[in-house]
Amino acid sequence: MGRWEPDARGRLMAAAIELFLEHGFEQTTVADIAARAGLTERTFYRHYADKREVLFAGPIDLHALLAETIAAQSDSAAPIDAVAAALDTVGGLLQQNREGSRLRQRVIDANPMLRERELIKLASLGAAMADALRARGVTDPTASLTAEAGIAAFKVGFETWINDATDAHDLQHHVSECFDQLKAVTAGR
Amino acid sequence: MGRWEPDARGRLMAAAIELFLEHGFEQTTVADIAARAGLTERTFYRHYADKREVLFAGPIDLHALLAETIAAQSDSAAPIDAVAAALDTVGGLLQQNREGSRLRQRVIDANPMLRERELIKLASLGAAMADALRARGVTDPTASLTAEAGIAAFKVGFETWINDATDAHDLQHHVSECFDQLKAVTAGR
DNA sequence: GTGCTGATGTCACAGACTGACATCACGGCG
DNA sequence: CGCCGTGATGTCAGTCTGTGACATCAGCAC
Repeated sequence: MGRWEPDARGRLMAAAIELFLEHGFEQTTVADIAARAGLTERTFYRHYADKREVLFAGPIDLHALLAETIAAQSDSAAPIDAVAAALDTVGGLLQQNREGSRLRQRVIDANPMLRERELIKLASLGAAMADALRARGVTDPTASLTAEAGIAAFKVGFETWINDATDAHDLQHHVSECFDQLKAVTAGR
Repeated sequence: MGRWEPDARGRLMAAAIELFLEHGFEQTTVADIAARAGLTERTFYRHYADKREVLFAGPIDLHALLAETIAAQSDSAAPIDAVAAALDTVGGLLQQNREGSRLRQRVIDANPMLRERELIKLASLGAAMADALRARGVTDPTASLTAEAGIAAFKVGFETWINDATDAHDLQHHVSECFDQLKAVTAGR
């Protein structure tokens, strides 16, 4: 078949997560990751822009998914509900791999540099949702605020889901509860 | 007086902003900054943990200010109003230096690495507010959501303020309007 | 004046990233 | 069948960030 072992990209990601969990993010060098994947450091950087990105480059284009889901909502849907629907769709994807999400999050939470990257990824998803809302005719600052509020609900719901030892509810349930709480809170309660 | 020129820290910050505006963040090396401040690279790192931090280490402890302002609110104040009051206080400080804020923001917006740092600083302020709310007896996830919602309103309001060419309103006004919009939006409008 | 302190300088170094060039299996094409 | 282009990878040299260890030196206390 191929001249090289297949799926170099996937091997790099798997090697990275293993090593980050074993020794921590800082203590792991890119050369270490590449070696475990049977590649060189230079090749790592051909697949991932930097050392952190290996934890954030998923196979799915979440930006497009969010934009499409918002665009697909009925014209009469309120902006906040369109955002909730889009995040529910994304939540359905993550929901399928709770343990994987927990391992990944353990690595991220242990390192401020990784937290930074996580936050800018979330902000980028929020910006994509705000764009999609503007395409529906929602004006600023409403579009930005709605998207940011949605991201806030998702962040808190995701955290609750990850830390829920009982596994009683799925991610969408937790996020949905956060939307409800957010509505209560901004109503002054 | 002193053996060295005074205020090495301030000189480093001033030199950094100048150079970032002149040549961009990436094109400026830490050695460049230190040289313009009449110091060495090693001394730069004694004052700032990394190259980005020189843009974010202000003289005021905003975490403490937010926490104290929230703690000072009447017991009967709703969480969202306590958060709004705290952010209004912080807004009053930034308000005093609109042009400085604009220059700084121009540098930050031009570089993703700086945007990452800005986001984690904001998230950290949000966490401080959430802590202050919990100290008032607000439970999670309400505390986290309220703080995050406040940060969202502040972010959007700050951006509007920076980009408002008319200078017609102050920062607090823009943030306050965003809080109102946020309340409308989460009510489904 | 002696010695301590704190800010700075000097030096060496690991590790993140980048540009330029070399290698080499595979697939197409004559 | 053999040549050749292509794309993924390897090799190498280099810049820059960030850190540890040690040296320097003005001022201050005693």
